[in-house]
Amino acid sequence: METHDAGRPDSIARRLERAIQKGQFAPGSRLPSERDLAQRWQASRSIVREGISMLVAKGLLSRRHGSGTYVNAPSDHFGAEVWADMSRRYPDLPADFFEFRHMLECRAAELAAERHDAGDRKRLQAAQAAVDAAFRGGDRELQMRTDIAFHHAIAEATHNPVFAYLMISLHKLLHDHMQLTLAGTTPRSEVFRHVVAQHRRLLDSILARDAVEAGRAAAAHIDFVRVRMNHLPPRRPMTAAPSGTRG
Amino acid sequence: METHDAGRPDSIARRLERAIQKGQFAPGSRLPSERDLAQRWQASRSIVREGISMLVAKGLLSRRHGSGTYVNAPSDHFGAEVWADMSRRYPDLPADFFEFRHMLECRAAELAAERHDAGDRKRLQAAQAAVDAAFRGGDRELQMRTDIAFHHAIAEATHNPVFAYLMISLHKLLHDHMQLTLAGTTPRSEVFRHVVAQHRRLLDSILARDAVEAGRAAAAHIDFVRVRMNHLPPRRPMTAAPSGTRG
DNA sequence: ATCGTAGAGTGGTTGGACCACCTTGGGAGT
DNA sequence: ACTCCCAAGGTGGTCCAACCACTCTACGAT
Repeated sequence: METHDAGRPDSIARRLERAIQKGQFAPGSRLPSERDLAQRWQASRSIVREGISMLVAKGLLSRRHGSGTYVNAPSDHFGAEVWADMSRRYPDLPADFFEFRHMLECRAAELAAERHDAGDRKRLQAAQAAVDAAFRGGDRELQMRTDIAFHHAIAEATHNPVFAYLMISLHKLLHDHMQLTLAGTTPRSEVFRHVVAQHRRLLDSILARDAVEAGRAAAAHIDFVRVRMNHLPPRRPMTAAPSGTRG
Repeated sequence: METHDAGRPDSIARRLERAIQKGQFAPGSRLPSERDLAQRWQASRSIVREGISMLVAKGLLSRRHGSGTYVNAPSDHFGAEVWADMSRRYPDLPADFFEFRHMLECRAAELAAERHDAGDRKRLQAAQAAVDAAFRGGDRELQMRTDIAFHHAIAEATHNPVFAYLMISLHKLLHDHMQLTLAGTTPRSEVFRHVVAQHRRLLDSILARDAVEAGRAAAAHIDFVRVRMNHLPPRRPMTAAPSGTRG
């Protein structure tokens, strides 16, 4: 009796996924053709095809008609589709997203301050340096990419996959959104200087393991980004006094 | 020229989804057979099948071999699969989930305290009454269902779909997990009394619009649940002083 | 050296057949 | 009249072989 069964789509999908995770198929590379995989694994092309479809739906693979099936980079299948159907359901809720992001980034900053290790320190500093360099230059796309990478580094320094997953997927969503909103604006260098300064403050407090200050710095940063980039008013009616580190 | 194109799987998926959202196929009901839909829409069965597969992947539909394809209730496709692949990637991370949940429930309680309206008040009180009744009885399943419904009511009182979405999907995941961990335990009535008391405190502070107290009550509740139900130590190393309302 | 294009390879689609499974209803046995 | 069983029909699941639509590339004409 075979352990694999090899004939069911989900079995194919699992096998493929394992092969990808084991590095057998590198990110960005092309998979063998459907016909090839079918013959190799003694399954019909239909089954292989459906198995691949599952991984496409999960964002692990991409198909290109006439060209082939390609392995996505990990950051690609890291969740953007989580929010996709939600934002389809609720046409525009950027304010709600920012509210959520506010909470997420604050807490992540606190956790990163408490838990980061030597490797995290190095990655955080490198990411910060990259942001600095990008903002000295004029490449808008690069600025956003490095900015997101910086926040990714924080996310990973939390050592909590749930936070990392949500932050990264959220940034991907917001990245697309930002590209649209920033498309026609002029590069306001003083805004960018503010962003860099806020990153500095955030990074310093994390590295100093000052969780409270890190949370405040993250809050300030997100508030600034929301107001300057998207011209959105804060959602909270602010009935009570600002609570704890999130003021 | 046709607006629909009708021949591509994603077109079929969209059409089907729209039909479901318009109530043409009620939740729980059975879809027409693949062969039927194919003939009706002038598409090959394979295409219809692949379109259905997409909606199955999104959790909108379920297939039952030999029986039919069924429309899932909205709460079913409300996100559980978001976490599914993550928990597959990281075998057991209940502590991480609880950490996230801690943050989420605290903030949701705060927002609910600030934003709830008359309708929310009624729903919250009804949900609380249902929990009370369930915990006086002995039905474990009912207790969990009403408990989750109570937290849903809070989630909806935030008036932020992002919070609602994540809380509901997270509860679904934890519900499955709880069923496993609670399966063999004896019903400890004093534990249940604590839970009811904590709900009471949480509800009262929300209805009093005391965001800070609501956040604290939620924190206490989640901590209690984590310790008593799952015997998990808190994840945070607690290097710094407990920060703000989350202590 | 450059450009165009034919051909090969890839994913996408088709139709039909068959398999595995579930549901149902009517007939056999009580 | 009631119960039980199972055969038939319907459903999703799989397979195959061919063809379509698209992309890439290497070869040949210019």
